[in-house]
Amino acid sequence: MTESNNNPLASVDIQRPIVTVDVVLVTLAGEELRLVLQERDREPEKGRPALIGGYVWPQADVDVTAAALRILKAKACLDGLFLEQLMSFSGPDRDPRGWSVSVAYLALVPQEALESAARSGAAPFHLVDPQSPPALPFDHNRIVAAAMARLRAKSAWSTLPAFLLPSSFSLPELKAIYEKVLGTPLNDSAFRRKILEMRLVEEIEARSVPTADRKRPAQLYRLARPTLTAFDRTV
Amino acid sequence: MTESNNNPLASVDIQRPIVTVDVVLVTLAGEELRLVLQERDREPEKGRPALIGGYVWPQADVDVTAAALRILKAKACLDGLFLEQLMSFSGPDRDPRGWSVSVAYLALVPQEALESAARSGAAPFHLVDPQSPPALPFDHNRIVAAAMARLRAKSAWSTLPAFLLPSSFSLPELKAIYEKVLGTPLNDSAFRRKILEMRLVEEIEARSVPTADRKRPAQLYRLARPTLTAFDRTV
DNA sequence: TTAATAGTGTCTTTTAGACAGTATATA
DNA sequence: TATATACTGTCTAAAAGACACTATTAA
Repeated sequence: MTESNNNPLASVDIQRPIVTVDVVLVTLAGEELRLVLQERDREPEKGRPALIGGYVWPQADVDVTAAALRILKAKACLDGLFLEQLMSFSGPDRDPRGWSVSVAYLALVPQEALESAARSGAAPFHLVDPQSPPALPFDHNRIVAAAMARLRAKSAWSTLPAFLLPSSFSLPELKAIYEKVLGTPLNDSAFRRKILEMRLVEEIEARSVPTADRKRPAQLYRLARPTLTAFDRTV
Repeated sequence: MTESNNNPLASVDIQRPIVTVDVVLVTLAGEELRLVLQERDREPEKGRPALIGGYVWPQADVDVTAAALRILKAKACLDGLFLEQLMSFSGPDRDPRGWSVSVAYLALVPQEALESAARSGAAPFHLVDPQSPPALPFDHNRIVAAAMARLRAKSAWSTLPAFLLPSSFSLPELKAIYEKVLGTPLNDSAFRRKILEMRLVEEIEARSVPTADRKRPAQLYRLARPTLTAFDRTV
């Protein structure tokens, strides 16, 4: 577990950092963006709501992303959602167990998938405002801030927000989620023009069901490509 | 060095991964972008040109970025350059020493600073084409590809390419480096309009020195803000 | 029919590109 | 003066925004 090396502390062997994964899980609850937390199931900070995370298991995981997927499935009963590596956070003090590296991920889950996970026995979810979350353990507030910045920025030039919606959605719904994530109103005809002309979505043979206050049913669409698609820019 | 846990392999304690840093160092040599490699100074792959990297030292480094800065200084005599964390690469096979996580960084260095580092005793640099580098050890080709994609994408909407230039530069030089990084010609008057109207640069009291084929001296500028500045988008 | 959202058409504004033309240096 | 690059001005094209107007549903 150690490497001999030209260490600044001379004869001391190199200690390996703790390596963990933390997932900033974001969903849409009703009309609002929500950050999904779970109570920690062990020390330190046992019982406190925190990002969904855990150790990387070299014996079990083929890479850190596999660890994130494994942890999401084990702790939140979630599978097949949008997952993107953000960056790593590290240091001697961010975790009381010692010098640690946490590889942070952004994950998006549609409301229905989260509700289904809750019903299938996941530990309870705490939904909080991701723009002003409560004080979280470790450096989780910093990780959330970085994740939300990435979500906001990337949403301006990619199909990212669509991964907060079910697989079929109307253009008014899509526009609403873009506005929610970007925090700014969008021009309706320009939005439709862009989304349709770039062929980011394709019509499906269905319309939304009208409700009391959503009178006219809307044409439903699905993403033309099931993966994240960039427009305007390329990253 | 181990954690007890609800490990899938039951009674086996968790091994900690090796944690390293790899820096994709890019410079401008003459008119061309160049990836800067150094020969590895120890096994494995001793003597082979590779990314500049090394172990994270929990005893010495306050975080992984500090490790990257320490390693750049120790191995390449480089200091004060643009450094941005890319993402982590991980897995059981990428390093023969065992399951490892490498936190990759993109670093940009002006040609003059690299030449000065070479003169001040850094181990020799190997400069190669970053778009089609030779076969590199470990998963370094993959890391280079990710770094170049980030450089290209981010250059379209930020002052990133300016960090490949000395602190003062002319607009023709700035335009040339954008074109080199983006791989596409830019409209001259539109480029000047954008850069000047957004006040990304400010005039300094100097002009470039004319040479045989650069007849008219150009006004010199410096970045209005010494840090990376985004335009159009925000990330 | 009314009300409320869905969707379209078109004019205006903004921004980027094309490109001619002027300015300033060397030789 | 010839020439090569630096720089400016202006027309055109493309994209985004504003907004009126039509369409379709429930009640």
